[in-house]
Amino acid sequence: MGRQPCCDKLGVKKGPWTAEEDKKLVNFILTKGQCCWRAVPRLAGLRRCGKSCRLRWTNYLRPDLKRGLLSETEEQLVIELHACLGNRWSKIAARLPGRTDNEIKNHWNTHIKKKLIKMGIDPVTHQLLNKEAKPQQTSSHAHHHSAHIHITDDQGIGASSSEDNNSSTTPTEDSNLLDTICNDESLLNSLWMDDEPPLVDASWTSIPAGESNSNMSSLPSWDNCSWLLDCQDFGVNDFGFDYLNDIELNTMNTLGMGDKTVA
DNA sequence: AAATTTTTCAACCGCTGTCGT
DNA sequence: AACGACAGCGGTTGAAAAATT
Repeated sequence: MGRQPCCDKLGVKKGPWTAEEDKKLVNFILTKGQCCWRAVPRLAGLRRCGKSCRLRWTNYLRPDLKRGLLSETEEQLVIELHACLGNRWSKIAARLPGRTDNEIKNHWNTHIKKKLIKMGIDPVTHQLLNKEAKPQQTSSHAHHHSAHIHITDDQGIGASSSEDNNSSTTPTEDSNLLDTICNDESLLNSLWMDDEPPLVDASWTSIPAGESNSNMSSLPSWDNCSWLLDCQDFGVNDFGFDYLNDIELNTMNTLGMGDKTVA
């Protein structure tokens, strides 16, 4: 007997999502909320596997996603968190509201890794490469010895030892946050827990609170988004834009509908 | 301008953890 | 305890875009 495949391979579409499929998925989730992902494609009328739907939603269609490259602050936060947590992208993403694990993973592999190598730092261990001969901890727990890395807008990159991290050139709240994360033992411990709250409120919480759906505790209530359902055409002009906040507009833009808002 | 190489990132695959029976 | 079902995670792939020759 054996486990059923997550989807019957026959007739299941793969590859890039079309705008039409996106609309169907968004429509469905806005209507029904997130239920069993396995059932979503059938109920939403999609020829996709549930896994694919979940991925598309969490990585691209979710209304609270930020777009564009990570900011300098976000990059530094990722580096610090990676030094603490290793390749636990979902844990890292949980600390960066509006960013997905996939996005951070991609950014790490395409940008940050190269920067670190360029400045002579091993992106796996966060140690200076010429010190690698020394026996060391595994990457995920190397934070006590990791270099503090500062990447600036002009690609000027510098590394400093843990001892001089107070000499950060940008003494912002964010840099304080970074220090806090890597110096606070209890906070670090909490990072290893499964259900830690985000350090910064996720954008979900900025949505006017409704009664939370029982099985969607991490999501906003869609009750307040029922206005979307009346707009089968999904044109932003069809809505009463005044109450479209950034998050909703973000989703509209994602679906290629936001440009209708420009007069 | 065309061909080739490199980079980016959305999406897939396979594995693991958790929960219910 | 064993098993199946499912969600989620992290590594990898490959098509498209951008850069270079």
